[in-house]
Amino acid sequence: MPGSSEHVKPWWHESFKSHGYRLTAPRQVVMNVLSRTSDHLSAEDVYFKVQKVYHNIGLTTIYRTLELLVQMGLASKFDFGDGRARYELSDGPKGYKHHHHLVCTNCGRIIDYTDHIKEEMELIKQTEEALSRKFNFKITNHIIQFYGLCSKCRDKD
Amino acid sequence: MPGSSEHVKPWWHESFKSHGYRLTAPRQVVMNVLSRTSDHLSAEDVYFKVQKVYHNIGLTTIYRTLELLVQMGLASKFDFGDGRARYELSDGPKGYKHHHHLVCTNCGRIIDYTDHIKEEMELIKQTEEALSRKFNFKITNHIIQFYGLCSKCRDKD
DNA sequence: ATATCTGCAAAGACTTTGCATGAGA
DNA sequence: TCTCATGCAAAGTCTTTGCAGATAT
Repeated sequence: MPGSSEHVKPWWHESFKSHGYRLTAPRQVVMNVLSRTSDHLSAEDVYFKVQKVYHNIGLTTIYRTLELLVQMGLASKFDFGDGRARYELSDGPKGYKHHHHLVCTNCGRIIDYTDHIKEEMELIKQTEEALSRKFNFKITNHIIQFYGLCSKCRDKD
Repeated sequence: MPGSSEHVKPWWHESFKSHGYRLTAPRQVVMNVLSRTSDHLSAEDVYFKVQKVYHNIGLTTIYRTLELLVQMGLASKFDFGDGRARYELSDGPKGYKHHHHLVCTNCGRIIDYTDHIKEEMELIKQTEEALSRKFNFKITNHIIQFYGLCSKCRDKD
């Protein structure tokens, strides 16, 4: 399977270099962890997953790395109202699908959806352009989240 | 000016009663503070404003009251990425306009916009209905925020 | 070689909890 | 009256900072 080997430089190496950041072991492991999940991991979640591979990791480094990734645009940071930040890779060259979130306010379950993205993205694009013009704002990002009760919690009523 | 007197029962009294909550002085002052601003106040912001009128207020009560308001649907809680929650009244019988937010990631400035709300709301309604059906989710709320650089911060580059 | 990066410990910031007192209905 | 609400102090969480030793380039 050409192209899928672990020995090929990961696509994000160039991002680090161009930003002048070093390709350290902790950073690479964090990127691998994020690449291999579709969950919305908290810093602590990432910490535990990284620890399995890189035992001497510190939580501080996780926080610093995640901040770095967000700042470079490789990752996105979300708040789902449970008091801790959550992270996931942004849509990058690997073709991660852009999606929005459905959050259960009762149990915290998070559902990603990509179904209505097309229409949404069209409108969002228009809105971003209009807002950009009106407020002279350079929009780089957006967050769209729906809150409510998931099927399980709904049935409990 | 009939109807605008302070002696008329505020519209939200009924909400408290129907939820079985008492109409205490701190709660009324918090509601008044929120009614009189269009800012996005943190708990501490509310605390200082309330303190001008009700000197013996405690920050704890502010937190508890705000949580109550959110839970009753009178207020909405937002996170703009600066590590503290912010609150504002929801669209209620007083006709607060539903709006979305533009957040400057550099200086933290927040702009409310209502311009493109019509088209957005239409699509959002459709999306909510479709998601609701597909995931058997009872959607009660949504958050839409655009992030970027405001005019001032943009010019500094 | 040397400017970055890391891990640990400690500090910081926001929010929640426990409990005795006080106040609405 | 009697349950609910408040204020204070303390505790709890998540996140950031300081600094000496380790590491990538």
